[in-house]
Amino acid sequence: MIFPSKIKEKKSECETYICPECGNNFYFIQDYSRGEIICGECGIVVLDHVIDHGPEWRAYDSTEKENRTRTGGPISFRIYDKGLSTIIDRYNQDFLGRKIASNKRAQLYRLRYWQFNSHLHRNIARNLNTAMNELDRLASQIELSANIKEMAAFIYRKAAKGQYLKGKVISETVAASIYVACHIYNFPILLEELATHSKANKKNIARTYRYLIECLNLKIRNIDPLEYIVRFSEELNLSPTIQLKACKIIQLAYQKNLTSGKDPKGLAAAVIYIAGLLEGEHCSQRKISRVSHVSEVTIRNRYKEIVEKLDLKLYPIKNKKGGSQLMKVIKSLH
DNA sequence: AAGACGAAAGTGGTTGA
DNA sequence: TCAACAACTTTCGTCTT
Repeated sequence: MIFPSKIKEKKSECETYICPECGNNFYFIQDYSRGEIICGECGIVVLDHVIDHGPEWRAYDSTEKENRTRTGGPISFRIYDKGLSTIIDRYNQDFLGRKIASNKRAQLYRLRYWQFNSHLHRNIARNLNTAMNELDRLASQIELSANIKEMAAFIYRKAAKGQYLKGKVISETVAASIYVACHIYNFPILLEELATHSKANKKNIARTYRYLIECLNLKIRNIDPLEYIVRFSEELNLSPTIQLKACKIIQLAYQKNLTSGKDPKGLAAAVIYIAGLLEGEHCSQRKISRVSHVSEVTIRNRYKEIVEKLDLKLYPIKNKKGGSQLMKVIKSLH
């Protein structure tokens, strides 16, 4: 890290600087995707963690630039009014920072009171405000990305606008919106995980999820088992070799059409188990069951189906004590 | 005790008449 | 609306080391 003070020696108005590393005048290159300013001569990173003060939109001609020019922060579906409304603050100061006269303060107080009432006390705004707070809380606890949060907020708003949420519990609908958004972005979320952090239970979240899909006429695909394989393998501290093998097995299962109608979590759990046997890094059904929230019986059923349909040969493993309890799957997978 | 396996009973969703 | 069905879960017992 090179301190900004070192490049303060601005030589002219044509935005050239003295590079602290090579000593030459340089034309700086701004890389806002990485938040870095780079010396055009020697390529060294002169500044990092640079804040992009520009707009988040792009304009390709002067008309677009004019139309899109605005002030304030970007709009967001996660804020109940999308961040567009103005508020009267509590500081009793004018725009120059001078104190408001006491005779005007009472009037300002009444204005503030009515503005608050007119904004938040409308049913829809109050509902959205509560819902967006709940969404933010839930998404932060599960550590979801900003675009999943934004999509969940968008889905909630769409349902609210269509009058589909009358009589619905906010916490259930918010959790269901997040579940829908995760499906759209193919993020391997578990219903149990949502239910743990939400006030709503698993059954109600699942029911509301189906309700939202029906009301909004959404075409939702199942989450790819590959995503679950990565997630479960990481939680079980399995080697990348197991992950790779599990991915190969699931691809073969796809080709044989063994995956349709099956829970992707169950499929992922089963192929991880098979991959463990293949690679000699055995992971018990119980451990996989705990991580995947799929019962051991389901893992066994999927595992047997896959082994049978992919024509994988089963041979008993002789352990140290001469036992033959575990079965090894033998087949070259390509 | 741990791990694997299987049977039986029950649950909740989907589909078609 | 309801029965049939597939997928899945829970529970329990058995086997093996």
